[in-house]
Amino acid sequence: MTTPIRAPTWFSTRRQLELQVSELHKCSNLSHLKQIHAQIFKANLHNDPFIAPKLISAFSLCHQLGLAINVFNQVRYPNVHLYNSLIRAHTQNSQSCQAFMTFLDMLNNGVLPDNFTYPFLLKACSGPCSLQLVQMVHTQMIKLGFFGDIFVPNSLIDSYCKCGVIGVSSARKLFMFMEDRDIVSWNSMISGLVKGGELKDARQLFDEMPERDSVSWNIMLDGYVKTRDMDAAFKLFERMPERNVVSWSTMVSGYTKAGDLDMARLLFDKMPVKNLVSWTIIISGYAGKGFTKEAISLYNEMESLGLKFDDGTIISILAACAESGLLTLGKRVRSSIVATGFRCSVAVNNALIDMYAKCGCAEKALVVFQGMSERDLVSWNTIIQGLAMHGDGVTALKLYSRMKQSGFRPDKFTFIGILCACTHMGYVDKGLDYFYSMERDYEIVPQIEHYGCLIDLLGRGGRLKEALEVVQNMPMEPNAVIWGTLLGACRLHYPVEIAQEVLKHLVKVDPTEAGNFSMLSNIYAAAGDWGNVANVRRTMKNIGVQKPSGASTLDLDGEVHEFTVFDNSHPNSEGIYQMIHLLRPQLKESGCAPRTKYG
DNA sequence: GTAGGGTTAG
Repeated sequence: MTTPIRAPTWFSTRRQLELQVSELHKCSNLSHLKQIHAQIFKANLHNDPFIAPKLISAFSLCHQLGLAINVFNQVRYPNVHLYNSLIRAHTQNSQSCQAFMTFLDMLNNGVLPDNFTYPFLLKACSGPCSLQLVQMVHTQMIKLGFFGDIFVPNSLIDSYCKCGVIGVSSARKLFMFMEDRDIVSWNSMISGLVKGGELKDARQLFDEMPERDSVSWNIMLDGYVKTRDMDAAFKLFERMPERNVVSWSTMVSGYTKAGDLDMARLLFDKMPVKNLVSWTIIISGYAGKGFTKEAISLYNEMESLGLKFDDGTIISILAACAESGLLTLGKRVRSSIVATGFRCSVAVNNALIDMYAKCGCAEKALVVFQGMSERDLVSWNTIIQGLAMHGDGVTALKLYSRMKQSGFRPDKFTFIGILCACTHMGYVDKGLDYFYSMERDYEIVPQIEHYGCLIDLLGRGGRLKEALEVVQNMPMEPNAVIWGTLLGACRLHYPVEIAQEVLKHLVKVDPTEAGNFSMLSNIYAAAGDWGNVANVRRTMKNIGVQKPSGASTLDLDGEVHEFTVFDNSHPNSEGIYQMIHLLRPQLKESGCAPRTKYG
């Protein structure tokens, strides 16, 4: 019988710790991690080049970037693994500049990057406006003469492609000069072209490819779907040598977005294999277009199949509910969250807040918000915007103060909500103060959306001349929404000259909207200017616009009812009209008289 | 490298 060889004590401790650390970052339990960290420190292994990177990764996954940096700083001679883990930690916490600084620090200390360094680093650099960072990394790569394995230049292509038009053209140059290309290089390049809207070039490369895998086909398919060219997508889909679940889902998604739910359903039913994403697509597709019954029945079917939903499913469906006001389905989703004990992430709670707010339940939105143990900027922005929309500007503005007290810095979304709150409360001057504070205090350059809010604020407050001045002097071209906002204000205050001016612009910017023509014509008619009335009518006829009737939809216990003007198609039509007649005097009394002026 | 996903003005 042989005696088992005993590993020395330090080895078992170290091995145990290593195992514990690698296990820990899966459950993201911070207090456990801190305990392990203390043990490691006690064992004097905190600067061990193999343990320290694991600690850094674990802290990073627990969103404890500061602690990760502390671990790094305690190592006297950092190696490439250690630098890589810190770069990745910065990347995971969206600190792209810090990731790059770490990279430079690494070069300064004479540590050479390896095959893992660049992909981490480039992932950090590939956000919007990060083109310069990617270029700097590229320059360093050339300087060092190190491109590593094929996946290093491949991730460079990918990162360039995520940096807008200029990035895509840099990626192209790089792609052209690459000596070895694998299928991923081709796919990344084609995907970049698709994202940059250069579909023709993407197709050309796709046709030139020496060999294609299912990913190549799916990328191309997605390109047609994104441009809503479902005919081209379908042609390609038919030509595919083999279709996987992604190919089918892409098609289903395309048809739902194009509004062709029958076709989407047909393909969905034909799918040989369905997964969670496919179910999510079809349910959100129905929900987003207001088909409660179909959406709920599919949702029930999905649940009865025993499919466990994830964050993506919940968020997608709730967003679709918010879009079309499907409170019934929203509540249904909420009840299965409660029933299954699903742990709601911050993003799921944010989607819930938005759903409740957009479906008319501001109070419930507030309850969700107040019950959250962890909130991010989006949570604050969503609740502020939701309350503002419902006219509870006072609470919205109070929450804005609390948000700042909690250490959040407002962003462009926050100000949309704030300005909206001021508009609905009639706080014109206060709103102006907030508008000016954007750039002065927070370096946020107002975008067209903010000018839209400002114009609404001034316009509804009766200061139409100032509103018009803003439109004429703002740094961007006014679009249809801007003119439409101003028109909305005109309808409240009747300044005929301004309304004329606005509508003249509006019919140019958005000639498809027939209502604008009608309103312009009505204004001329009111002023007795029959010549211009005829002009407008003639223009309408020439362009071929017809006034479509507006429709209201109502979700009653899961059934959606649609109503149009003079509509008597509803089975209960007679009763509904009787009720309207009954309600009319009361409506008038409460100040809800119908307004027919200006259309 | 491919399909679903939280906050933008009327």
